[in-house]
Amino acid sequence: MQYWLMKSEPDTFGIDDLKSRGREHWDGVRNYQARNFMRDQMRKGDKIFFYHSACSEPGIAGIASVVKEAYPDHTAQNPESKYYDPKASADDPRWYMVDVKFEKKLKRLIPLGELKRNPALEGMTLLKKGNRLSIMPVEEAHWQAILAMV
DNA sequence: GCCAACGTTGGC
DNA sequence: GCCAACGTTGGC
Repeated sequence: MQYWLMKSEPDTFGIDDLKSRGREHWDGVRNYQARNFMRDQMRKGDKIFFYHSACSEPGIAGIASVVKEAYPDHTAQNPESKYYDPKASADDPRWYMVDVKFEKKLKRLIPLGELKRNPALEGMTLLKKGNRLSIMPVEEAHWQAILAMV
């Protein structure tokens, strides 16, 4: 089993939205590195930190898990969608998504600032300068260290 | 709203 | 294949 971190903007779709929906497809990923992680490495049962980005309180808000492995992101083929990509087609879907399920909300949101100050998290991808990846693997030691901060 | 860092596009 | 221009992300 592998651990992940996925970013989402709470103004659009936050941990409370996932909680009320129970399960959701992770559409709209339009970055090759993030796509490759989903398509090639994400497996059913993998655990995910749900991260709130681009908001007043960035940080880790909860936990989700993978319930369906990668399949074509149909929003790429829908001209009405804001995620529409004219280069995507049924033959070559280009973009993929997984389905995730709500596991739990952390008792408190772990702010980015605290993550940065925790020496146990040194080297974590999320904390690297200029990192803009919306999906990234998390080392087990980092996963555990973050759970210990709750 | 600003801006640094990064990814992508497209001309050459 | 290079690289400038552009668009986006995301913290502050």
